[in-house]
Order: sequence, then structure tokens, then C-alpha cells
Amino acid sequence: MSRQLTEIQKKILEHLIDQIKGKGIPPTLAEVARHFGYKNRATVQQHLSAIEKKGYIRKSSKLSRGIELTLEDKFFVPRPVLGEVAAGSPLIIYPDAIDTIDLPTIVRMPKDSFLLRVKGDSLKDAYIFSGDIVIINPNLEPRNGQIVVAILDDAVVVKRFFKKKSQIELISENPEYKPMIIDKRHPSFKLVGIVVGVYRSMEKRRVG
Amino acid sequence: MSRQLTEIQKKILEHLIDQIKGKGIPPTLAEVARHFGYKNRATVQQHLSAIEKKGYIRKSSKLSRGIELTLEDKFFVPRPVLGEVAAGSPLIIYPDAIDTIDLPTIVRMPKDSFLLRVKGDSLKDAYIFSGDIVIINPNLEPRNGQIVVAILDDAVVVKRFFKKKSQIELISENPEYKPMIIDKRHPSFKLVGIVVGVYRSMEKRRVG
DNA sequence: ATTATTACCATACAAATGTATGGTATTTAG
DNA sequence: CTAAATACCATACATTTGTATGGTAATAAT
Repeated sequence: MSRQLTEIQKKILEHLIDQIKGKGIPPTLAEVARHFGYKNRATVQQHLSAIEKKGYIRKSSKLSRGIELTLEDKFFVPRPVLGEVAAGSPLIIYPDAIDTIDLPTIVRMPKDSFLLRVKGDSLKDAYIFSGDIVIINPNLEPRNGQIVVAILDDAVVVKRFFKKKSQIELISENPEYKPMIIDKRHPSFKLVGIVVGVYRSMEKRRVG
Repeated sequence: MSRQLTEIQKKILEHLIDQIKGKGIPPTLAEVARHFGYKNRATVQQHLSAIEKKGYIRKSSKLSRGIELTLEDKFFVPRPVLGEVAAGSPLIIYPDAIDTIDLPTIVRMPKDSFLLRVKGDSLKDAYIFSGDIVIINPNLEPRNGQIVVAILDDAVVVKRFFKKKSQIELISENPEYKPMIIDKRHPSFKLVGIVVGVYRSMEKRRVG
């Protein structure tokens, strides 16, 4: 039995993963049909059977939204790491082939946030170490005191954010570095996002 | 309008959170009824209306499994912290009134794991600091090299685990502490669980 | 030429689901 | 005492959902 998915089956599977991993709940047949513009649930039904026969999903029969992914190996979900941060260096975003780490099922991303891997010891004063994964939310307004990732003159800064009248102060955890004070409309200042958390896997991983 | 939940409503809400955050998908009325031993969906239906009226959930009407939590302020979910670990001290498990932290939606617990807050600097050699949250999975067989939380002679140890023939070696990250070697059937040895991850919130929290 | 696979459609149906309504018993508040 | 809120039960019903069956058209395989 071939495990090879057809183009359409692949698209449907991707949509299932998107919904289950991203939105949190598996779609119904009708919802998938609507998403792909099918006039009929039966079409989806048949595609799902095909995908199931090829081993990519499992269906808890008769239960609504009973689609399970068989990909994930119970405790770890592959999540893309979009790039690397190292204070002082340019922000590296992997262009296409994204690196992935296995995040415990534990760690689920809200729709709009993403992961960056920390490189180097430049953040150790914030107790963030090389190899740690920082969770970045790009859609939140930074509040005073939050740690943000920003790009200033093509280099990454990871500092605590303080907004004053027309200026922004970026303060390092390490008191030896003095605060950076920049104008709100500084042309080369770009806020990447807010560091909402740090995650470190305790698994020993084959590190390149 | 009182936002105060009754005991039963609280239990149902907790079950909803457990299912949604832990299992990933919201339950149906029938499933909740079954879980609580109700003979009738309508009972659950009425409790959900009450809980919704008090503002804790939202229901996408007519949709199956359409229960959404409104608690989480979009990005944070309250999760119980079961206790505190500080290597060398007894394991403190908060008896009843559990402490809670706001975990980003990001951080979802697998069904059987729990959180402990690290106290003191005893784990700093493993780059785990006071205030960090460790994610413990009690249901995994420890593999060699994993960091485990265990209780030995009434004190907590947090060390790397290595199983030899009939002995267990517990090795500290800090090489100054020499390995503990104990018999597999040591009477006062109890494995609490495996540290599967560390999470640190970057929010400044009002710390007691 | 025939068969199998893929990709759709339509229709039908039982079971599951959310919702509505009415009822009873107990507790709480005025 | 009365009214309101709480915690259950039963029944009813329109939709939704998963599933089954049959059909059409296009393509690929034998």
C-alpha cells in the first residue's frame, strides 16, 4: 500500500494540521468542505478515508471532530524555529527550509507568535542561554518593562522596553551596558516582538 | 450580576479547562454529562448557560464543541503550580489552595504532567533559576541522562538519572557534588517525575 | 478495450449535538 | 412565608455530523 499522498490529499492534510495545531480543534467534514469550496461533505469524507488508509490520520468513528493526527509521536510536536537571535548580530531568519524543534505537546503556539533560538551568551544576564527557545509575540503592544526583540541599525537588541513621551528607552539586564535612548520614529528601529517566554527542552538533542 | 461561580459550576469549568487545554478539544454536552454522571445533557446545558452568563466561557451557538474560554486574556491561561522544589529540602506540595501562574496559551500541559516552581539557586548549574517553572511528567520511564525530580530520605533531588544494572546513579550538573549511587529498591527513594521542560515568564509579576 | 484510481456530485439516514420547554426538590434571600 | 436561585430530570426537535451508497467524468495502468 502506497503511503504517497496525492496533491489534493496533501493540501487537505495540511489544512487538518493547521486547524488542529493552530486553532486547537479538528474541523468537521462540513467545515473542511466549506474551506475547499466543496458542495458536499462526502467528497471530504472520501479524501479522509484515503488519507487514513495511507496512515496519516486516525478517525475516532462516529465522534464529531474525531480526527487525530498520527504524525506526532505522542509527546512532541514539531514546531518551526524561524531563526536565531544573538544580541548585537543581525537577526537571522531561515529563509525557507525552516529548522524545527520538538516542542512537548505542552508547548503550543498561539496563532501569531513564533520561536527563535538564542545563540551565544549575550543574553545570559537575562538568564537566557545559548540553545534556549524564546517565544515571541509580534502582535502585542509592548508594555513598559517587557523584554522585546528589536532591530536597530541592522543589529538585534534584546532588552527591556520603556516608552517615554517621544522616546523609547531600551535597557539591558546587564547594568554594565548603558540604556539606549532612541526617538520613537527612528528610521532603522523595528520592533520584532515581545518575548513572552523562554522554553528549554531538557532532552538531550543531537546538536549539529 | 455576580461573577461568583458555585462549587459545581467551578468543577465544570475546571473540567472544561482540563479538556480544552489538556486534551486539546472542547467536550460536547453529552461528554461532560457522562463525566459527571448526569443522565441528561440538559443539566450540563443549564450549567453552561450559567457559567456563560457569569462571563467565563463563550459558546459558538449551534456548533458542536463550540465552547471557548474567555478567562484567558487571549494569551495567558491560569495553570496550577502544585508545589515548590528546592534541591536538598523536602518537596513542598501545596495542600489545597494551589498557587497559579499565567502560562502563555503557548504552554499547554499534557494530561498527566504538572508544574513546580523552583525555589533557591540550587539548580542554577542546570541553568534553572529561582522562580522558574519546571514541567514535570510523572508518567514517563526515565531514560538515561534525563533530569529527574526524586525524593530521597525526605529531601528533593533534581539530578540527571542513569540506570545501571541494579543501581541508580544520580548525577548533579555541578561537578562539585559527587554522584549519588543508590540501590534500585532503596526504600525511601521515590521518583516524582521527569523534568521535560523549563518555562520562564518574562512578565514582571507581583512576587509575594 | 477494460479496469482502477482519483476527484467530484447527489441523496439518504441514523446517531449525535445544541437548544427549548416544563417539571421537581432543595437551598438561600428578603 | 414567598420568591429566587440552584441542581437535577424528562421529553421533544431541528441541525449537524459521520457514514453509506450510487453515479459521473477524467486520467492512468494493464
